[in-house]
Amino acid sequence: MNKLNNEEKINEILTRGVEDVFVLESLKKKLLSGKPQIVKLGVDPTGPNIHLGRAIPLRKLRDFQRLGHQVVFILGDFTAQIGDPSDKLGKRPMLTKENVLENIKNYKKNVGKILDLKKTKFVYNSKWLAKLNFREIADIAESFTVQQMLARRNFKDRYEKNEEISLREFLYPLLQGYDSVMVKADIEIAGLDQLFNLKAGRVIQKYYGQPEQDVLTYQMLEGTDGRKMSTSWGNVINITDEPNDMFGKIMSLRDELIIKYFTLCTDLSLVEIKKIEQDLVSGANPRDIKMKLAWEIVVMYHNKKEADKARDYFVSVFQKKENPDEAQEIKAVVGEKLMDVLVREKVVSSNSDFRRLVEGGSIKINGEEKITDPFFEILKTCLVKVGKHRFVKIEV
RNA sequence: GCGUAGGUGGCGGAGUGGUCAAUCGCAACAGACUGUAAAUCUGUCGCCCAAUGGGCUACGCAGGUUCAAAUCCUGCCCUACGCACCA
Repeated sequence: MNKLNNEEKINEILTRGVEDVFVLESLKKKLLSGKPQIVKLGVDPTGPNIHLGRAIPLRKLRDFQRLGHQVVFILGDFTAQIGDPSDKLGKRPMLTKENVLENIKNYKKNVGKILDLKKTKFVYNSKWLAKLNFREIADIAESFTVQQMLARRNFKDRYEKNEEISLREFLYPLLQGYDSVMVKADIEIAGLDQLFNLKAGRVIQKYYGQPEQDVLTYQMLEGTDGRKMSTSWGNVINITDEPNDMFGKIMSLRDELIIKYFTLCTDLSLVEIKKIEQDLVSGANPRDIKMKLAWEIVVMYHNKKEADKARDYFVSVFQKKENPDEAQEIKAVVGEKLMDVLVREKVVSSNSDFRRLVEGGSIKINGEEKITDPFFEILKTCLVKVGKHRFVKIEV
């Protein structure tokens, strides 16, 4: 069986979670041709973690991979240092080489949770970018005009507001485009915010006499607070999060995001997702559906056993408000003040913080008794609950 | 280089001699409500103190004036914008 031109799969690749394809007809033709294509994804390791938002292109890449296409994963060790202006309203700082290498360390391993590493070609873009001499850079720069650059939304806005735009930022899309030339990309995928850079790839490929890549942009994913998932917002769900944590974060998503998450972050078929959508419309409890979502995702990045455990934990601790079986364990001495112990172990940030929590009735011993005395002394082993999520077992 | 504006708590942004640990918004944390949430409402949100109060450290950095400084003066550092340079 020739997987390459499986039309059904191809259609799903081209639509599921996809924001836009440029040029759709051309890409479709390429895929239906049955010839393996070079699919490029470039990632600048500006942080060490992969969160569910960043996992989307990896999952898309995996789909291409399963169809038999060649995935080229560009580790932007060089471009990360230059700094992509795409998702920033202001200027980005340049990272040092050390920052970047540090970030890359565990990156590949985590990519392996999604992609088949054996079939993935990894390349560092410093391999060619670091070698460019000025003559060559000037040559690349010739392919673009200032007008084209200024047409870009976030440059245009900043320009009109008289805000600073450095020339370095103009260079970034050129470098990303040059990457496409170097790997001879047929297809490049990235988030919608990258549209300009993706198209720059086409311009530069053409300039170098190559066929232009088609570009596929995927939808941006909202994080736990409803804003775009981004490490700097602190609203991320990382694929390396512990099962309980991952499960809990997914449960705390607002209901409106359920279907989007199923579509972008799970492997459920579109038919199944459609059915879930109908269930929701006809009044199924979104909580239960969200539990399924959380379970599916935890299975994906951990395993079934862990996912079951995380679900049981959630049901017992948050739904039934029971005490968890497991909790961080802390040793203490009989007669020691709870405040001192919790501050020492950094469960609370300061004595003042602890007092405030006590005043707010947020600290409970063994599930029931609220503490009202800030100088509560520990007399025997007990389970302390701080707020809703933090549990600490204190042993004497 | 010249000029102008400015540097305040995690962020944005008030405050221009005492009533300022600093209005307000966001974020965060907690409580209520709920279907776990979200939304909403309430409270907290520098640190320390057995405390309806007291102390300490903070408003770019270093000095100074004053009984008293985030607020005034001097020097320094930094940022943005404008001008100059580019014919």
